[in-house]
Amino acid sequence: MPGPHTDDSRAGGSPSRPSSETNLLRVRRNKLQNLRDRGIDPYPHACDRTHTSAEAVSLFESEEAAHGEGRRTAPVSVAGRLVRRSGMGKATFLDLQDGHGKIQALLRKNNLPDSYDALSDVDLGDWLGASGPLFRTRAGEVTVEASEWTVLAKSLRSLPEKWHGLTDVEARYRQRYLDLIANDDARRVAVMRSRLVSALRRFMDARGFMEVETPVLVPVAAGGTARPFETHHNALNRGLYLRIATELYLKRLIVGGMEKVYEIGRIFRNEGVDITHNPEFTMMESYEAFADYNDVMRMVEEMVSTLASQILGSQSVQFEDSAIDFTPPWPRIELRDAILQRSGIDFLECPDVESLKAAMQAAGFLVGRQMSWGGLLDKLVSDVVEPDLVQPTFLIDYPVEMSPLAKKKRAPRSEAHAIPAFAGTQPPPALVERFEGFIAGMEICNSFTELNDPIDQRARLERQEALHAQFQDEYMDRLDEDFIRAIEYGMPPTGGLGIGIDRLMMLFSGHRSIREVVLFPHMRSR
RNA sequence: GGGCCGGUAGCUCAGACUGGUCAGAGCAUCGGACUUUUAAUCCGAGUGUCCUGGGUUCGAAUCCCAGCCGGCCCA
Repeated sequence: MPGPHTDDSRAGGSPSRPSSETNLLRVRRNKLQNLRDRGIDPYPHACDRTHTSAEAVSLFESEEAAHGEGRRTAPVSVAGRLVRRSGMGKATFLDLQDGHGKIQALLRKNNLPDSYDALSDVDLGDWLGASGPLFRTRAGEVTVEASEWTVLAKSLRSLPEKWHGLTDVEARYRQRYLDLIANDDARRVAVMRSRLVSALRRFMDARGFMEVETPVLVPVAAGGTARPFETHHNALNRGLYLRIATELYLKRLIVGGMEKVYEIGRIFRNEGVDITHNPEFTMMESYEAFADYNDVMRMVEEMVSTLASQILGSQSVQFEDSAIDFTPPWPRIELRDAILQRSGIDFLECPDVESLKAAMQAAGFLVGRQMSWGGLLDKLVSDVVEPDLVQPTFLIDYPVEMSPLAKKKRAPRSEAHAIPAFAGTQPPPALVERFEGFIAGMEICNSFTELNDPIDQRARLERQEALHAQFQDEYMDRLDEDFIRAIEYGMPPTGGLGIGIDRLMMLFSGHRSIREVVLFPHMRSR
């Protein structure tokens, strides 16, 4: 760790002083040896813990409730990292932090005649065990009165400061373990994420979905619009990509007759890193045979509100200045209307790049030269619509141009389902049955009535390949021949969904930055 | 890619505008006192690649230039 501090034989130079860090490390190594000299193993193999901190406290409180105050329980054994020490000569209070909270231990020389002195070789950060009865101190804290204590693991480095914790953002991300030790919020978010994923699984399983795993290493990075990471398989001597979506493999399973499938999977996109984008992130995709996007909208409403109830204990969450209410149903707004209301631009009247660009420029947008029609519309949505959608909202019916995997919008029907209400009127040919869900100005999910016409699908993807050739700055969906072949065997009508787990976590935890909800976010090497 | 802000002891931060007793504080650490503390208290001690590399200057943590890392905003 210390660089090559070669002694430059400078005449009369004072010997180079070790850094403060080196001194701290040396002191702790000395204590480590002292423990060994006392016959204490500083790294024992196991620990006979009987109670977590939380269990110990509730045990004491229930006994106190049953038998009155001032009693001691039968002995318990607790374990944790030493995070506070308050020593008074012949008595010492220790706070031990475990995965469930903290428990205080009182070590008194009277009770520990042989081992008390070894406390001088114990530091903040060490893992310790303590055994003895529980009692309540004068200050009211449930405490283990130790009749025995053990070192479980000696720590050689000093912890962040107890009062301010670790606030340096860079250090918090690069050394997440310190963040977890020092900051309650880091622990809260980590636990919340685990619970969220678990609750999501339960939700999907309860609806009869089957969890599956599909390839991460793929020959074609298809199913989405993103630049992929490239890698190489040595034994096969061929290039491979890391997946940018799970969509096309999950649809293959629908072709195979698996009616309801989902995958909670890591997705990789070789694009910029910013407050809402990490190169790897987690998405749940689900596909349900015989469903359409209306069914999926109902599922998403129910899913998010159920997750909120289970994770937050509420149908609402405070996100920055907004109280967000997840209670279904969420409004469905046609994308066309959403844009029209906010910008005065009707994209149905701007069928080509030139007219849309002209309309946007007239409305004051700065548009780049090399932008496709879909790229322009995407900018319009993210600039004027998305930030405005704070309460849960579905935008529906997207242009086919930017949705090559979605089925065209069906013709409207009459109330009686008998005679077409708009006889002679074709549905807008440019629209597909697609929705995106927005909450707190963030895109949370994306869904289609899936395109299952293999001939149309091939034509759409070939169109994307052509657009990619024309607008080289933009990544388009790639044509995956093996996928086309699969749906040529027949894919039933299907409703599909992709929902961002990281975005949901940001929403539920109240964080604007994806780096706060990913345990080990991508960082530049230093 | 552009703009703004930041990087000083293990941690949290002063010091920078106005270059020179500016290498500082608190916590942690070290020595001592203390058998119910809660950011324990009391007495005493020191800690350092001031992000890196250049430059200006008699003199740079401080001013200038370039770079690295991070945060926020914009593209």
